[in-house]
Amino acid sequence: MMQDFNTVNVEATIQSGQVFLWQKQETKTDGFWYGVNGQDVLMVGNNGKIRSLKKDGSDFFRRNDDLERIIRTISKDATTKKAVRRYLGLRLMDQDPFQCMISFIASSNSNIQRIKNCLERLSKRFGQRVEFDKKEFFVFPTPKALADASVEEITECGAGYRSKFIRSASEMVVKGRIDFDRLRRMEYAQTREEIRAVPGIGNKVADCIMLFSLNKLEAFPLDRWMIRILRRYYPDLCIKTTTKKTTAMTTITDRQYELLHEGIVDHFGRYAGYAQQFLFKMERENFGRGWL
DNA sequence: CCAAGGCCTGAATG
DNA sequence: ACATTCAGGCCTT
Repeated sequence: MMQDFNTVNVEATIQSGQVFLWQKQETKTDGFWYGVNGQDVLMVGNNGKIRSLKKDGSDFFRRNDDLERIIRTISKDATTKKAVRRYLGLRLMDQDPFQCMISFIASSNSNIQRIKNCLERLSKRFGQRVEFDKKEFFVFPTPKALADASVEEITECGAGYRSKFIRSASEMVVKGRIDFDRLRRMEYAQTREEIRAVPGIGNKVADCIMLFSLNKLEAFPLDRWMIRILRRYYPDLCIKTTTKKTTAMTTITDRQYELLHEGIVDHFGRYAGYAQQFLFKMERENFGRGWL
C-alpha cells in the first residue's frame, strides 16, 4: 500500500509539545493556526500551507526531510511502527533557536499551561507588537530585550527560579558566546557540550533545543515520560542504566543519560529524534491527559 | 560518579 | 474553603 509521506498533520504537530505560542482559530468550514516563531508570525492552514509576516522562507515543517527514508530507518520494532502508522503526518518543526532555548529553559519542572502563560507574558512585555491578518501579536523578545530585562521583571512574567537562567542565557547570546548559526552547522556532541554550559540547560533541555531548532535529528530528549516509555517498551535498552527496580524512578544521572542515549541511537539510528516524537505523542494520547 | 534536597508557581487534588 | 501535591529538570551540596 502506498503511503502519503507529504501531508503534514498540523494539529498533531503543533500539539506535540514542541511549541507553546500557538493558537487555533476556528471557522465554520475549517480551522487554522497562528503562531509566534522568533520575530515572525506564522499562519498555518490545515493543509499545512504557511503564510507569514516576514516570509523568511524557512522550512518550518522540515519538508526537505525525506520522511519515507526516515520512517523506514526508525521503524525498527513493533512499537515504533505502530506509533508511526497512527500519527503519520506528525512532524518535527524547525523553530527559532532563541525562542526554543528560552522556552525549554522555562519548561523545567513545569507544565504546558504554565510554560505558555510565562512565554506569552514575556512576549507581551518584551516582544515587539506587530499586526498580521489585521490581528495583533507580540513576537518573541529579542536576545537583547531579555538580556536588558531585570531578573525581577522576568520573574513577574511567571518564570520563577528560572528567571536568572533566562537572563544569563540571553546575555550569552547577545555576547556571541552562544552562536546559533554556528551551532547549527556543528556536530551533535560538540553542540551539546556548548549549550550545556548555559545555566538552566541540562541534558533534556539541551536535546530539545538541538532537536527542535538546531537540526540535530539524533537528539532524543529523555524526560520522565520518555523514560517511562522506554522502561515499558524497550527494557533491553535500559538494562545498562537501570539496575534499580523502583516504582516511579524517572530521573537519571548524567552518566545514565549518556549511556541510554548511545543505546537509543544504536537502536533507532541517526534520525532517532523522529522516533522520540512519535513515541511521545502516542504515549501522551494513551495516557489521555488534558493537554492544552 | 551518585544521591538527596530545594526551587517559583498555579492547577489539580483531597 | 484551605492545604498539599505535583508537574515534560536543573543546580548545589
